[in-house]
Amino acid sequence: MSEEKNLNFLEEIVAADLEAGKYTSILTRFPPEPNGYLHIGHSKSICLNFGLAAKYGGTTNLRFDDTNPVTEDTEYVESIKEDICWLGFNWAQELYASDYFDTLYEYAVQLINKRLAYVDDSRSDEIAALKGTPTEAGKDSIYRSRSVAENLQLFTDMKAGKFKDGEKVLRAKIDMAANNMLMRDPIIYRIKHAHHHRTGNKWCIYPMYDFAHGQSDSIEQITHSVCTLEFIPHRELYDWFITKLEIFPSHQYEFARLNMTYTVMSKRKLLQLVNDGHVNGWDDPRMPTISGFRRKGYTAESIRTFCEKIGVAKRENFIDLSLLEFCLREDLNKIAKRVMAVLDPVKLIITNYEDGKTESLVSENGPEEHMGTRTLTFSKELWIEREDFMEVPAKKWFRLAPGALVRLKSAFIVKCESFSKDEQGNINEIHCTYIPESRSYNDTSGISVKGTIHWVNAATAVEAEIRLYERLFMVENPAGEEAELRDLINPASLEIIRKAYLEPSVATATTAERYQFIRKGYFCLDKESTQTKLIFNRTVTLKDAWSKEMKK
RNA sequence: UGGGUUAUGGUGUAAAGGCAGCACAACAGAUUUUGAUUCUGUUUGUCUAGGUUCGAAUCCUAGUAACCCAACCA
Repeated sequence: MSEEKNLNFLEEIVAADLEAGKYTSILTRFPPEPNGYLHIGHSKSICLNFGLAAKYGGTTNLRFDDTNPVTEDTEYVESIKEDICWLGFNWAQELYASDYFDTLYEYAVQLINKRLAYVDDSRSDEIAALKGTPTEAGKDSIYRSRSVAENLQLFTDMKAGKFKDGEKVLRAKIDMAANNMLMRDPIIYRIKHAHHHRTGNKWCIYPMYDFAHGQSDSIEQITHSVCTLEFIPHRELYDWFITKLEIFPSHQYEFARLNMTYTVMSKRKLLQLVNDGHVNGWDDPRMPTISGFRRKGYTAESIRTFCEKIGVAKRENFIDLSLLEFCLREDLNKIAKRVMAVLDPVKLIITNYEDGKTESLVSENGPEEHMGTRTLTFSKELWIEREDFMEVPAKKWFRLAPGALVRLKSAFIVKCESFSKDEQGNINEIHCTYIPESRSYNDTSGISVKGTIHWVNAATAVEAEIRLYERLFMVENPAGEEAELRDLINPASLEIIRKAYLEPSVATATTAERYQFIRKGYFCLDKESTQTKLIFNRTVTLKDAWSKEMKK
């Protein structure tokens, strides 16, 4: 087939390795640290790692990189697993770097025996000082020449808990003059008397990332270990450990992480938003976390499509949020059930409609035939959207205005005859006459109107709270600003409408369903919704050509 | 000032010496009982300067810019 072409660079590598017979099948891994919730940037990595394996007939392990007990927690483990499943991926094995602590310890002992590691008593700041700078070579620690026997004894004592945190570290003995700072005798084990979420109090020494990640890959026989660009300098060390330990040669490849407009992607900043109360938790719909997007009503399908469209390369990128929203709308347009909801209501009274009379009207649930129809109740008093009426119509306005005709969706054409205002001067009632012959799908009136607006029957309307979300940040690139994060937050990121009117069919909504409130956007039920109080989140607005027209 | 990585429209991403393509965005129009969807069209690009070649985004030389590296984080 001709789609052989257009592979991303990682697919090319995998295809070439398979072609050359280097591997008979491939194994990738997704290696999160359980110290925070997954965000949209992780989606790219998840889709990439799982997608790569799936495309070439391999499998993917989920491995938690849990080497730092002070920041990690099972709460994060659970949320990460849930998010990956929700995205639609299945891992071959659920593994933990902590599963390998015994092996890793043995590897460290091997290095000591090969005179390739030593225990250093220096303080943290002393080690940093001797490390030099990128342009200046480092200097050897005075502990660098300890004997194998002494190192072995000290490392055993470290493990046995004979020292306090920070008193000693185990370092690889490589080259203090290396251009690559990571090769200047990196620390591979440090003392932390801390409870680990899986190994409990068994250990008081923990391996550093560089001494755990590559070896974990090797133990699992990962063929292609894919990570982000900032780990490029680590690759030399990654390979060094594999070579010196003479273990299975996994290989590391790096791609550019996802950056997106109007969002922050660092776990530190996301944690800060949560801890400082700028949002209501990790799954706040304004968060770029997978759980936040899920709660807001995004579909897994749309996120997968997005990750497909953004591509994979090694150059820094800054993806426009509108691409994600495009993927979302594309999916929602296909699956969302159309209903009517009035978010900012104003009363519309049909003066020539009989008091107390009601009639049933059939409306389609969506553009696709298979979505079916439902029945709406029509009567003399309706709610319509306040913004669909203009006392003094703008140019090109084709909604309601004094004397203007408009169609009520799936119902009748009405003509505005008059309106009234309250003491504050706000319009509180619009009076119309309707044209009985203009009944939808059976219109014999011969009148055609340019505008169609949505409405809800006042007597049978259901009340609901609606949460309207806007982007969390006011600036395109919050991470690139000097200002504090909190000063960049959009004060209008959440607007709560306490009382909106929905057509009664929505009263039985579930969080699994997706709705389009006609002309207002896509919405879904929030998890905080109850039987007595319906709460809906706006997932995304519809594209709005009129608001653009207005800005001109 | 050391080392590493990357440069293609506004944003992404293809083109492996042979017509710079695709998507989003923007803009214009058609259709529309959602100012949605759908459809049609338009604008905008090979970091710079030299060189090789019939022909260069691609090869060579020299520059320039951006990002990463000096946590007992990952």
